[in-house]
Amino acid sequence: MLKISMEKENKVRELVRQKFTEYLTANKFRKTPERYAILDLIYTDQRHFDMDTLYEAMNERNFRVSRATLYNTMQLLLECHLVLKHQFGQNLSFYERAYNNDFHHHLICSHCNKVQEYKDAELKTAIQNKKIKGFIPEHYSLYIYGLCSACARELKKNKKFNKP
Amino acid sequence: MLKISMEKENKVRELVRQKFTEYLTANKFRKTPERYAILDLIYTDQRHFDMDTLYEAMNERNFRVSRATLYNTMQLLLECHLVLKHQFGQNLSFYERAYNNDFHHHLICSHCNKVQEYKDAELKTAIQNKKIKGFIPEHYSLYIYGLCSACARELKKNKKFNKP
DNA sequence: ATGTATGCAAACCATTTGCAATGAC
DNA sequence: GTCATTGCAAATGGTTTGCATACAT
Repeated sequence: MLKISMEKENKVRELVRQKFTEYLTANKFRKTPERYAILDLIYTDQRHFDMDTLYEAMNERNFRVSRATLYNTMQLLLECHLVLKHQFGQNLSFYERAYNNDFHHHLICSHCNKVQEYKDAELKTAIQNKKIKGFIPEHYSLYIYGLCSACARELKKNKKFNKP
Repeated sequence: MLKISMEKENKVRELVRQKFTEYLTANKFRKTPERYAILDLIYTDQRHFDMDTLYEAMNERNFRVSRATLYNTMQLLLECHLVLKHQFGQNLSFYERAYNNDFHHHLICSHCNKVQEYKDAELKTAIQNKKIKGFIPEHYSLYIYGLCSACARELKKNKKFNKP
């Protein structure tokens, strides 16, 4: 079972590497080891991540890259749609794999800022099937803001205490 | 006709002022002239704006406020849902009125970064009617990324030129 | 050999913070 | 009178940039 899922992971990594190569070739960008190492790490360990965690993770893997290279490469990965970028209100950007990553929406708690994934095939289809005049859609992000159960509970409790 | 819409605008301004007052009172925050001036300007001139334009606009209106106050007030307006915040990939935050502002989604061109509003009642209902287990939704943002017509045309043209 | 990509350090810039002065309560 | 709020200026921190070096082509 574990073995099968690892084989699948390897296959995905292989595939995205191919896609990346195509993109680099098509645009006459160089195929540097740094770029592939970053892509590999993202498709091995990191489902959701920010730049800092990625930077640390690269170091731990003994493949040191500069932050400049990280940002440069991320730009390329965004352009060829192998990575998605999110900003949930704070000033920190989050990224996630875009390929073979079960597509999901995001629930953001306006109280504790926690982010959860939210899968809903119905919404997904509804949004993806929209024909929009004068616009060719590539991908989308749906962020739903509200209260997570923990915060809802907490706020309710506090209300009780505050009663006169 | 113009008169009627101006009367409507005044009414909305009146209403949001009331809502803001309720919020400030409920939380024992002070009702400073700066706070109301900022709210007023937003509900007069500014449908979509970033902090810098708002800052300039306040100055032009001869109501000078510091950037610190602007950020502080915006925080309050976000909390009481009179203003919405958006981040479309760049590091600049955009804001818009949340009250009596025909609700819309956003189309973002991944090529020129232009943002257009996109109204779709069907999607709106579909998203708003979702019951989500363990989460109480307050509001949501849907961002659709892709190519605007101008960029689609331009890219097509360039492709032709590049043919061998 | 050529010129793109890298690493480093400095620069950038939106946002946040500390603190003294102001003014809402 | 008290203490939250303001303005100012400095600090913060994620991201970008300039430049010399390394290395993909």
